[in-house]
Amino acid sequence: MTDSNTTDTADKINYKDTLKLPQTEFPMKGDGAKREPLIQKFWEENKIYEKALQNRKKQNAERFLLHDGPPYLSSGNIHIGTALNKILKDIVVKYKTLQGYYSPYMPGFDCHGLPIESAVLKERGKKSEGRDQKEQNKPSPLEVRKECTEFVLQNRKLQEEKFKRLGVLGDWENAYMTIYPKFEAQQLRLFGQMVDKGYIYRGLKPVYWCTSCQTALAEAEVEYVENHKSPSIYVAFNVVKLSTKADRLQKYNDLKVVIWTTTPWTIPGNMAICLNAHFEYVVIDSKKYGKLILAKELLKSFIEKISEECNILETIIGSDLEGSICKHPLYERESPVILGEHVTLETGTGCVHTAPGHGLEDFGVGHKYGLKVISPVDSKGLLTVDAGSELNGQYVQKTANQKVVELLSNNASLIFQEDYYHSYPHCWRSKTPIIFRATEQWFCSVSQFRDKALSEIKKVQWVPSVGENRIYAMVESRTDWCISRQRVWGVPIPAFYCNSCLKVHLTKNIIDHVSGFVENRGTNIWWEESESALLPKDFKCDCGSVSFRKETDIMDVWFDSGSTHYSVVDENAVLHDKNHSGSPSEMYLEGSDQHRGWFQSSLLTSVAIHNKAPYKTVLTHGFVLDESGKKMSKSVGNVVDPDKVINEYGADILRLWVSSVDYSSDMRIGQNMLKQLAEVYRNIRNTARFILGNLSDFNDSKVPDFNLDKLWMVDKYILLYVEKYIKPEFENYFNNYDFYRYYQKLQNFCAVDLSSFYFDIVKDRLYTGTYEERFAVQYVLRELLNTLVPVLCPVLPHLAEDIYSHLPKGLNKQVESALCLDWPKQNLDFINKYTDVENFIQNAVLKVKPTVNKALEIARAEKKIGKSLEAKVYISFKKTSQNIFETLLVISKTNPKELETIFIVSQLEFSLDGDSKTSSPSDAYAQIEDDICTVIVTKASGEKCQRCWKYSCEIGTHQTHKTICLDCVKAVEEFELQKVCINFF
RNA sequence: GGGCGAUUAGCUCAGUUGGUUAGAGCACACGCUUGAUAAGCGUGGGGUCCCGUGUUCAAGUCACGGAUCGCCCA
Repeated sequence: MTDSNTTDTADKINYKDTLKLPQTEFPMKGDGAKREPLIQKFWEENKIYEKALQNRKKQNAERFLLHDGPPYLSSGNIHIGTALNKILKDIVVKYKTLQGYYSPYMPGFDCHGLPIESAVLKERGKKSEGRDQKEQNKPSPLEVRKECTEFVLQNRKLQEEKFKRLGVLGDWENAYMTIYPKFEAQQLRLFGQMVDKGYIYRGLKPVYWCTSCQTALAEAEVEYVENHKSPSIYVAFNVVKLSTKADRLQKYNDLKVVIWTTTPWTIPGNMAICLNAHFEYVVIDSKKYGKLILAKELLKSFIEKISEECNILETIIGSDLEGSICKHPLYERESPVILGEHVTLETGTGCVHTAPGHGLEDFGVGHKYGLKVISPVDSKGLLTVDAGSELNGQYVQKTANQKVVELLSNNASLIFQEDYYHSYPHCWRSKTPIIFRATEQWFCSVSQFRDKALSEIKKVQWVPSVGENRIYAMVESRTDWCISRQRVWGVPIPAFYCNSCLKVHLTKNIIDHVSGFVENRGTNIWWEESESALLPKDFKCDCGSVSFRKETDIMDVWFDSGSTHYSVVDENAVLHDKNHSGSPSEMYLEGSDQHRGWFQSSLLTSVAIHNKAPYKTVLTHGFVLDESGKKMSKSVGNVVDPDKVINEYGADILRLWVSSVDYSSDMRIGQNMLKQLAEVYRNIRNTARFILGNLSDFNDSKVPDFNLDKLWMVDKYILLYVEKYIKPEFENYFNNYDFYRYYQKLQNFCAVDLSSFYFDIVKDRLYTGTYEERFAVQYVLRELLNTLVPVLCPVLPHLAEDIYSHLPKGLNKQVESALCLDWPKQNLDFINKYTDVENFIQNAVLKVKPTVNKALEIARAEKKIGKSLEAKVYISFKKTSQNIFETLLVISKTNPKELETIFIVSQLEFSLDGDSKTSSPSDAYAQIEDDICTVIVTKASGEKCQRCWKYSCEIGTHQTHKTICLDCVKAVEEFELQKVCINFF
């Protein structure tokens, strides 16, 4: 109680004013939606990406090139998977740049292809409603291409803005687009080299064919729809001649082989019946249908269908039937019995209807037996006159099936018919069922360099490693690459057909000649100019003709992106360093679907012309699912829109999510997760805020004079921990691309090691301590900041920049932006010098602190204390923990104040069991015992210091400062002196 | 239909060559603090390790079968 009449100066002091409380403008909330765009503007206006890159160039740094796989421009929006991909790339590029690599990032955009052409045509259809039908249906290729170009440029703009908003930095001004004339010219030149090596050929082959789009489809353009209904038929083929080995079946007249198919319209294309050499086949006696041959295993299900008991007359191995001849049920044509491994016993009869023009396996086995490929179907899916007059003009998906069934039924070849539900390939664009149709196509003969491609796959580092098996198996088993498309939105295949002798001209010379034009005017010239203008001067066919027709097919869009290693990486000097003039890139990073897409098309074209893989490391990530692990789809309504996430939480939260999940398998995202990530972000942010606030009066210039021995034990410990564990662990996690481990560690470091342990302990010293005591902590905080800011950059660049832009005045800003910093180096000297500190804290302090906390909590629950400073703690160690006791003894001898601050109590006493204080004092608030010690909590002795709130028996002993402890007196006097100095100067 | 992968607390992740009572952070509950305050600290509850069978003295971990989800291929 203060007497109001006293004039004691100390009474007038509001001791709170003598505290050094945190001061910072750094806001507690990130407010990403509003503030991130400002930070991004700073990066853009000050060319931070360019500067960081140029710094490394000047340092003659080694290159780390992450080559961007171009996202597809079918829309201006990006989905969460694209955002994930771009963020992962950005994390890698930023990390490598901090690490000291020259790591340029040139974004790209994939511009051609059917989905874009379809989108444009659809849009056009809407616009021209009510107008002349003819005009609507027949836009010229150049018109379509013009609209596609506009569509693509518009989408590029939109996507670019979204990518930038994610915080992705790169050379956006020089981003590549696959429609750039220079790109197209290089793509053609690459193609020319493949032509020159004889890898490109024209051939008749069954390809996926969409009768709705009237085009061949790539495998990637096909999707399988479950429960598609097909007409399933069992058809008998009369045996007209038995093979020698099957001679013993001669005794049966009226022998028939039963085939099964779900595509009756392919019967006209039947050229053989395929059996499995190893299966057992039976001859059965059917009253209705005669002597039938089919696989023994499938007999049961077959006789159930025909509802007739049949006797097995004979059993024969498949291989013995090879070479027997059947008669086609519709035509006067032979259908030989052949053998193939693809024949299974899953369903059907074990006797496979083989139409080489309508199936890949059929084509393969047919090739082996020299079967003719026939395919009497036109581009609209109508059977041609080659299928016979009765079938001519019938649509394969509908009437052709019915008509074939009718014809088979009429001549008694049809045994059974039913509806069959199975998964069936559909066009990913038109969603209609597709067919296999043999057409003239351009192919890349993968088989000629497959072995090299496979050996290159083994040299590449695949992250995660399972990626290697996936792509290896795919390349090993893939058929030749069909690279032609019957479309207009793409790069033309620059071939010419002689109008006179029909010879095809496709040579490197011609291609290089055309490329020259393309380089200046783009591929539109293919449609703009005449044949004679495009061909080299005086070009003549061998037959003497000078009249040619241009190829109308364009290239598969996978060829566009597949050529970027040549048309982008090899071409742009900004992507090179002193040792690398282009491909291979250090890294490709895409979703796992690209094993069959870009990774493969890039590999194939690169191996074809360079004989090596275009990448050294390939990192793949899984797909993003909703919170419950289900696929996102618009119809289900579980789509997470990256725009919305950014507007609600900011890009850094989305980036933090990317870092938090294990991308090697599928990842989940949802509101609940984002909310929690925002909490984690807040904790990291406040950790930084605490540091910044407590460095408000710190000056880097004082650091060189600072003696490290002035650090307290906890100070040394936390620095040692950072040097010994945090720095190398963070580095390891990034080097191994284990971002979620980094995330876990970062979170733990901020929440546990710093916030709850170190900061909690040093708070009082920072606020109330003397200049020297405070400086020791500030020195540590400064070091923590030096570590924290750069390690935040890859994942949380906005936060890192925000922190960096709020550095207190006394802290040196060595570079313009956080993103120009170097990755923190490990201080080995410090580790060596203070290595024993770890033992003091980890093996002693941290072993008893939880027990002390528990004891304090008991006292608190019983309302005996509030703040832990109201308590005094006794620790009595058991004999078995003598080492801990002795360790604490050393700490307290080195610095008598340290232990009580570590436990954040006013007084601390400890002893070895039996020495003293082993029994609980009568005034104990709480007592707790574990394997190591007994902890007793009592009321702290003395009175509460009005300044530092610690309890002390010294209160009132000082002449002037009667309400504070002597430590505080020292600090206050120092404070007063400092004030005088400031006023004086 | 075939192949590959995943499955540990409400969420994200740890869990060593099989070895005590399965861990961390966040979230949640309760309490403290009001000198990091739209912050901070403490304590606590929470698990059929997807299910089943087997091997073993001993299984989250190994083997086999199955379920769910995802991807690739047909």
